[in-house]
Amino acid sequence: MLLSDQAGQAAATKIPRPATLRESVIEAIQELIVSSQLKPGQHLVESELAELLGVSRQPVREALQQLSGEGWVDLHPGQGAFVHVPTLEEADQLLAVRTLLETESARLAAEHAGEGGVRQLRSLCARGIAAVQSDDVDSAVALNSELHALVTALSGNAVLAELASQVARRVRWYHTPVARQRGMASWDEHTALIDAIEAGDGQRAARIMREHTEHTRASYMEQRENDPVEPAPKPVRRRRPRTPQAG
Amino acid sequence: MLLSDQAGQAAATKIPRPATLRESVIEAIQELIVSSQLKPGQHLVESELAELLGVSRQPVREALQQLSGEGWVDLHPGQGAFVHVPTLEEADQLLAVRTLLETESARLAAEHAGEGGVRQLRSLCARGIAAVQSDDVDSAVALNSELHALVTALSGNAVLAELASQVARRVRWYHTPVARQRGMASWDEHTALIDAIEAGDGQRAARIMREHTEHTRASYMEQRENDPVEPAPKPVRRRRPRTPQAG
DNA sequence: TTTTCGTCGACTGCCTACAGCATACCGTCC
DNA sequence: GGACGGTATGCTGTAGGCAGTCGACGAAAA
Repeated sequence: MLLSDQAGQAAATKIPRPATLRESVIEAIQELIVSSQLKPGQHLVESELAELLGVSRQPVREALQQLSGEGWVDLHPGQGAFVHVPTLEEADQLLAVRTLLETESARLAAEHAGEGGVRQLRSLCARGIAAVQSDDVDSAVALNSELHALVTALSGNAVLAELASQVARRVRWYHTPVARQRGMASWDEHTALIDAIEAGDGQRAARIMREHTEHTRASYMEQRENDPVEPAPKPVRRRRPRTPQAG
Repeated sequence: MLLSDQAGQAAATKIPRPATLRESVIEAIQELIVSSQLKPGQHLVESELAELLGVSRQPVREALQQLSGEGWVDLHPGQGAFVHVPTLEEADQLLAVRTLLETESARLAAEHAGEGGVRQLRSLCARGIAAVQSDDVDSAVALNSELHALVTALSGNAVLAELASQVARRVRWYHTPVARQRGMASWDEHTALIDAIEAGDGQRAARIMREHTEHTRASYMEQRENDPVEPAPKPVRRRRPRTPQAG
């Protein structure tokens, strides 16, 4: 047997490459943002991030640019990078787009997902329900993302899946702090969705997904109304207080 | 009158900043790709591009990474950047996504576009028809893009518009070489679309836009079947022929 | 002849250094 | 007292340079 055949079969054993620094930095900054260690509107100084992460400015620059492309930070030429400030309006629009993309994904998934796909969905769903029942919120949130990602993947449209994935990441940022509410209801809807997909009923799958994401959206908007955030009214460049020249 | 007020009113007069080199390089490379001076699958060597454009490697690197995020080039870590090879299947999926996004945009535009919006649409449409009648294909293609962009903008959903714009750019790349066919029929459909938007009939606008983009898609697929492209079967790293050490 | 290993060349990834610019501070003039 | 211009400071944007790594080629072994 040729090694390449083996590799083809067990392709899952990809070596976790030490990845480029740039990618590591991207993930690190995303983590800093979602965990609110970097606050919306905050000026991101390249040299500070570089020192904080123990790398040079170059990987940081490249990471910031990629993050800008994905909507995490805003790049003002000559001024620098600022953590994006998620408007209520923008969040609403983003959730609307997510609804659109995922609804279509569900419709297509119902038409294209085979037995294997459905089995994977069931598995994820079971684990999600277990996580909720044991109050493991973090796992539940992660599994929720995985399940939605799998649905888009099963749509058979890679471009659609990629776009949906991008949108989902941003949604997750806005959504995470207030997502811990819906709990079990969400997973009941997931189960119904999988039933529809298994039955090959695209219309029903689409309808369920639409209602599902709209529920999420409504829950988010409701949460936000009680807890508005405006931490940086002036996204102005920060200036370090005059160093008092100790000496 | 305060100067800031003036600036607020005539915000269009933003100084065309000499933009960062990175942005200039991005546009230059995009231009090189759509004009087929850089062929699909071709290995993009940073130093060569840098010399060609008269800049250093850094802006080129950053540009390539941004272009990778938008699907123009593929980045293989440790190997470099390659011009993306548009599969027939992928083009189909991309066009499907475009249909989805623009259909929704049309629906929303019908609900949100005011008189001013409709007037702008009419103006663009008139200019487009004029361009077709005078066989000015380049203008017609450009105006077509502008009109679609305006529809998405009038949807009132900025996120949706941004996404649609990204997708449209890629579509334009795949599509441009074969786009010069549809001509007048396309602009008749545009007119009907604007009528629906003006009437505030979201359902009708969506239906027209769906059929419109599906026509485009069909026309594209038809063209492609007659003219398949596979310029780089092995997207392998290019190797410069051994320099014969003259001397 | 086919396979395997060693070597070479070239390119990427990263770091460091420099120039330009935007902003904030502060003394001066009206 | 308020506005204006000069000056200082920190940051970004860009360039150049070095080490690591990947692929290709060629020689040696089976």
